[in-house]
Amino acid sequence: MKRKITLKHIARELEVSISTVSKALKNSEEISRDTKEKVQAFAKLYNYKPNNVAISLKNKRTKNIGVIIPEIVHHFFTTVFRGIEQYANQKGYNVIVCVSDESFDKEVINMELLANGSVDGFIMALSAETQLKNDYNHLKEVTEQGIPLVLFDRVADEVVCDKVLINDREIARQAVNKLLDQGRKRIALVTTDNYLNVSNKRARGYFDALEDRNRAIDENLIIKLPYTYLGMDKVPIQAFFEKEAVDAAFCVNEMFAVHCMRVAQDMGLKIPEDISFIGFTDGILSQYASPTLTTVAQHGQQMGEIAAKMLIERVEQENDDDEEEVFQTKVIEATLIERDSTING
Amino acid sequence: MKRKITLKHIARELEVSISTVSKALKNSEEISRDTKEKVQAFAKLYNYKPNNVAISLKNKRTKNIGVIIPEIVHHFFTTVFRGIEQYANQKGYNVIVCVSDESFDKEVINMELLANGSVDGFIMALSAETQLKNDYNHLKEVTEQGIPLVLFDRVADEVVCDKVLINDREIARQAVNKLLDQGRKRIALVTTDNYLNVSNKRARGYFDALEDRNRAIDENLIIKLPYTYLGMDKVPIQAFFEKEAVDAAFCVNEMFAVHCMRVAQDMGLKIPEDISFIGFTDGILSQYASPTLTTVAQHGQQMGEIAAKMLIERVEQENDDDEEEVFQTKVIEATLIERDSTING
DNA sequence: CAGGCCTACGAAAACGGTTTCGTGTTAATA
DNA sequence: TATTAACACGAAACCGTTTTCGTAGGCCTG
Repeated sequence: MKRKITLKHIARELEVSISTVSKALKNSEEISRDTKEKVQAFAKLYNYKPNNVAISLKNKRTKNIGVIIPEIVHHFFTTVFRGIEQYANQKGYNVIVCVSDESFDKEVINMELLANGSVDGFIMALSAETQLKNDYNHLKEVTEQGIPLVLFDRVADEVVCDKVLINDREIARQAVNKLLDQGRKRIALVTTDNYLNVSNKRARGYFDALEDRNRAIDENLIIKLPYTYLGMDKVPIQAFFEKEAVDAAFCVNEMFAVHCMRVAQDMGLKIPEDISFIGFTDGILSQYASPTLTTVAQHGQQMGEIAAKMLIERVEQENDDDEEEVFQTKVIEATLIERDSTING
Repeated sequence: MKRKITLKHIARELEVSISTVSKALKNSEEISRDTKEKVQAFAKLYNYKPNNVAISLKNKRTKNIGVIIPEIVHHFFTTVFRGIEQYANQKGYNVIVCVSDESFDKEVINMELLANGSVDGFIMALSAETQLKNDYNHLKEVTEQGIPLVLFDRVADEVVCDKVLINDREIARQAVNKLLDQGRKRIALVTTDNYLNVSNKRARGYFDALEDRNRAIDENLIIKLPYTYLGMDKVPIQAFFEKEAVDAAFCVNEMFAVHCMRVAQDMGLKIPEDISFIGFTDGILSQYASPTLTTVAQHGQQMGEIAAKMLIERVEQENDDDEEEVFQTKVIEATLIERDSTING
């Protein structure tokens, strides 16, 4: 087992000082050609690589960024992560991921742990619990220490920092307008039980679209499902579809949409003729469902790239003096991908 | 902006030495009750937290583990990651994730970067390219330096380290046997284009099952699809089903299975009556497909937990002396989850 | 009253680097 | 020949901890 070699080893072996070795490896002008060659050859031979931790301590820069997300077994978050990781890596940064599991406490603990020097900045989407509690002190503490923070998708107005979003409300409005264009009369809103930030925005887009046409909002057309993947009971959905004579459904995620499509099909309804569906999140489910699902693509990867870019720029702009920082919110345009669950054209 | 406070600050402020502060915060017997109280109060007031990087340097332990996986937007890998992250976090470790993107070079670069002190050990699944190249020098270099490594799922016999696997071959055999039990005569094997390690094992399980019944292997019943999610051409699959009069298909992943099911349905075949399907990976696709897909659950999360446990145990057992290490390979039993794409009972 | 022993603390080394500054040697210049 | 500048290198500080060891002062004991 050949242990890692350090500057000290090289110095001792070559009978020069540590500083000389350090400079020689950096090709400093100060060092003679002879010495440089000798040192570099030796370093190469023994595969010397500087210790990242020591460099971090010296530079007060870890080249790590912390990503805290509510879930990882989740298509949208993984795509965002993909974007972050790709951009960060290309810029020489590593990514430490923590999953808050939608829990406020875990979010706080992870954040505090990483904030003690482990990362140069944070990218995160708030946990459901945090949004419910409306408690953002852990975020404030971090930003007050001068650690950059970028929030994406699940953001909070109360937190002052850079943000990356999609135009949830507007794209929802467009989606519902599309259904209205096709002559749909009774469009259901299939949403989550307790309003998450984003579901809320999507619901407002749904309302906007109805208002655009001066259509009254019918509370009976709104159904709330528990925010869990499996075990959704089909009975209430079927009852809902029958009772309300629903002819289209706008769903706040793809799982709800696919699930509802199945219920409709079991009822003997034809998709998209009798009933159309639009979902949110362009994951594999949407692509492989039958019929394939018309859905809103959130461009998660792009979102991740932008978040990483914003963060790294903040990290690298030496913000020594306490000039007032100006934070920005970047809005990414979502796109409606039309497939077979709606009438095309 | 209140910067992080250090021992030095506390020492200066309280007019004691740094060592005293350090000891006082650790409640050392050496320090008088008075001083301890004073220091601890001050530290609490200013929210002192030791700097992780300095501690890492001192301890030669980062409490970070590196995870290198081929893909992240992928159900199985995220579930494994979930298990790793959960176990590691509970043990006070953070997880740095790098995505190799199935590329040998990226795998090597990331690994070398992290090996220079950033992590205490690695958990990884080999990239496709690495398996094809059969080049594992980057892994050997790391293990030779005494950095623990655990491989999962996509492993290589050439690498000497701890491993976590599922019984791919055996479960595939069981799955195909189940189809045979149900009287299926022409069972297709739907696999990947260039044999990945795991696909290979699954294929061998398929062969095993046929051999169990002394059934000849019909090469015509094997179809290879490109390892990509989308844009799979339906025509060759349809032609294949028709020509070979396939009455069941064993697919090496769930995407292939769902895609093939759709083709079969479009051909007017009834599932599972006319044709049955079994897939691999129990993701949302399997759960939401129609009909729901009978599939092999790989228990990714459990795999991740075990991998993390193995790694952390290695990391924490001071392996000072160079006693011969004994590595173990842990095999997790996969389970066949029966749903509607096969005949039940 | 000298010697020994606690008590309570500080100095310093160590982890592995980077960087500033000082200095001995040589060669060029006045 | 004395001064000076360039060259090549080393000492030491620093990043923020932990930990070993040394010691000043007080008290007890013989």
